[in-house]
Amino acid sequence: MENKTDICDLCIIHKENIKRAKKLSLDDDKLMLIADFYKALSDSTRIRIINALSVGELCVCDIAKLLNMTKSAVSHQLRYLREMDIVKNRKEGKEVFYVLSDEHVKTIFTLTAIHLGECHNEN
Amino acid sequence: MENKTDICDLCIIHKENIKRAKKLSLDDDKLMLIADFYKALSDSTRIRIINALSVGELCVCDIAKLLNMTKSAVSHQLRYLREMDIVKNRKEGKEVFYVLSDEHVKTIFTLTAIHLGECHNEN
DNA sequence: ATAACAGTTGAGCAACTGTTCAACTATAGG
DNA sequence: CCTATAGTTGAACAGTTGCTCAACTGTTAT
Repeated sequence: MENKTDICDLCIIHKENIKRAKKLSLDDDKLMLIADFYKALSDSTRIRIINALSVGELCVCDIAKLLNMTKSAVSHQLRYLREMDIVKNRKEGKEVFYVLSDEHVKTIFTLTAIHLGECHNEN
Repeated sequence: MENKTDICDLCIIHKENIKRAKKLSLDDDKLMLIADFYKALSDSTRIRIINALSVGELCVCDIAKLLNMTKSAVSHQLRYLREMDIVKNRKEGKEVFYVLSDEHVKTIFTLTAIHLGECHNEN
């Protein structure tokens, strides 16, 4: 009997290619983590926030002003980024200052910018 | 006169911080390119495809089998990745083989995996 | 010509996402 | 106490997204 959970069992498959791909693939859990990380960087508002914070600490109002957006919209995205451990915050009186959580976000962001810059011949 | 298009002009702003952020920021066009690139990698299906192709060339059916998805669903995502210049294809008879367009996708992907791996103490 | 298969495509739909809006908390100053 | 400001939050709505389904193209073999 065929495996009912399998899809596309009608076509000719290059079994060695599949075996090789399976062997060298990362497991799905790890891939999900990676996809979720990229998702956090995949929105134009969030990437602008990250870009701004890569320069240094900013409060919510500063970011809102910088992006020309409402504090509410910015706050929602900051929450998302906070829950993804991409940014962290510090309270000072009425104000809340945000920074990038660590260097590795900045590294990946910068590397991508360089790579895409080279790719599109922009600098 | 104040700029009517500005939002959030009521709050106290750290003008030096904003000036510094503006000065060192990438321009919005470039940030959009970066966000769009990340968006292409932000879906679990697409990142699994990229991961599989990072090992080597595969045809649509191989990928569908590997991900246990329909050829149609895979083909839709391959089209997206093709339009983003992340993958390219080669026709051979009835089959269409896909590979990553260039090394820089693989580099960024691998670097992210390593960084996230370190970050979560997994290996 | 016909059939079979690999792959693509567009419409449709359910699920998700980002912003707005209004209400809320919390801190500072009078 | 009251008021003003910085920021957060949840509901709601519009726009987007990913998969399914059915129909389609193009190639190979009979």
